[in-house]
Amino acid sequence: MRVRRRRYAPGRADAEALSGPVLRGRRSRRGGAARAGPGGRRDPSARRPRHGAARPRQARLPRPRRPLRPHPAPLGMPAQSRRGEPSLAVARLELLAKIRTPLPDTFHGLTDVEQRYRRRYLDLLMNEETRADFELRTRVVTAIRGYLDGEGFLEVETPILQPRYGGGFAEPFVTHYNALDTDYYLRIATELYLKRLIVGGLERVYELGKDFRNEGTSYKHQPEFTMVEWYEAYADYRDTMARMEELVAHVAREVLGRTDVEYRGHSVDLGRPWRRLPLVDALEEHGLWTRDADELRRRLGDRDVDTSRDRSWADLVDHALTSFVEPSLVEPTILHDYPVELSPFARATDDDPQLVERFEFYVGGTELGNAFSEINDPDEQAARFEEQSGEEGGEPGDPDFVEALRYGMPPTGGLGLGIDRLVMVLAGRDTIRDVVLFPALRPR
RNA sequence: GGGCCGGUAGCUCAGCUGGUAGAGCAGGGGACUUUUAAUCCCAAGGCCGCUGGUUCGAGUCCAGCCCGGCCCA
Repeated sequence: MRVRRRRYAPGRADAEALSGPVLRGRRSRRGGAARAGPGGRRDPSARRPRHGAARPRQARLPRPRRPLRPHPAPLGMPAQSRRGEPSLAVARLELLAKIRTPLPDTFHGLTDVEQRYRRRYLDLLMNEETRADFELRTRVVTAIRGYLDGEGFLEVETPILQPRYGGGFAEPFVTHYNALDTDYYLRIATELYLKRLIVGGLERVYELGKDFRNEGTSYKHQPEFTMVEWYEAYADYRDTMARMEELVAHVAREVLGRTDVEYRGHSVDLGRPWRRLPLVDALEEHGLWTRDADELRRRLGDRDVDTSRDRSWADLVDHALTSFVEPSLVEPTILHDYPVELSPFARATDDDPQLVERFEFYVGGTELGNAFSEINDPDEQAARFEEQSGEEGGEPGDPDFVEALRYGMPPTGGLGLGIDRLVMVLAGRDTIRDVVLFPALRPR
């Protein structure tokens, strides 16, 4: 747990003139009061007057045009305290908002995790690290857009409310469209709509937004989370690997100025190239590669894994992956060439119809995303839906999407990247709740 | 779903083997004019997560439930 200390060092003059919670709570923000005063000790530049403070002229501090912002609006002359601190001789003070509940302890801050999540506004107000994390998050999103826009991708918006959900293995949230008296689903992925756009000739598209999956939370799961998916015509999964590496390195440099980060106790370098590891080899390293479901179940059982809920060989492989392979993928790693049974949309490899051109990428034991050379053969796609729609939580299939493919989709490389998890890595936070402003909690 | 830990003032926390709730900070009033969380005085502030039980008496013991964290599944 992070215990934060914030020390307030209000300059005398303005502390007296503006004493009270409004100023204290806000003084280290970008507001003029913080600049005119000595500000927080963490900002050495704040000890110097920013500009023109020596010249006696009427200074206007955060004077709002409308008296709505929660700042006091002091009006006065630049001044110096006896000790030489730049300050403000306040002539007039206007109260713009009431504080009816005292702010948290300025020394200990707000440390109770539940309170930090439920009342994020107080967390942001009291804990500079929190504010820094969310500023970083925003810069990550901006950098991702910057990279993709610069590469000629078109940002689009596709339906969140869908009559038929698809694009992955997940349980959807169900809602109801009253006008149509029909159940709708909150999307679990943007995949199928974005590929329709590839059919439509938008040859580089991406969407950055929320997906919804009806599952529990964990340090890396939230029921609503932010994902960027992009699709690129005339690319395959090798091209997509390279682009992913480029994007992640670009974002890291853009927001941190470097590619080496500390994450979950590991030092990792997000610079390219990432390690590439065939999935079969990864499983073999752990003695867990076999096509025989019973045999795999036995081997997992030997390692004290409860496989009672795994119904198929694919489930067992997935279980083996998450239990043994994933945690070992500390260095940035691209795990590639997946069994066809796990992959409803990925094109088969040229030399093995049982394996598909798909990769997932990992940092510090956490999966950041998933990508493949997309199936563009409508018959193959239909067959894949047919094979995989039976299972619970399986891909339900989408005839309209198959129909779209019948008009011809160029060979396409597609990728989905979990923004929340990337931010976790870049911010060095161990839990997704620390990078989501209002994480899902049970109602109080 | 299971195990462990926690929920007491706005915040951070005390409260031992049951005896009727405390501190620091914040906030209010006053004094002081002393920068580096920390001057002094005064007053105020509590469904001790909820419900039930044991007991003369429960913040404390017991049961169930709610909320959160960590670990496991």
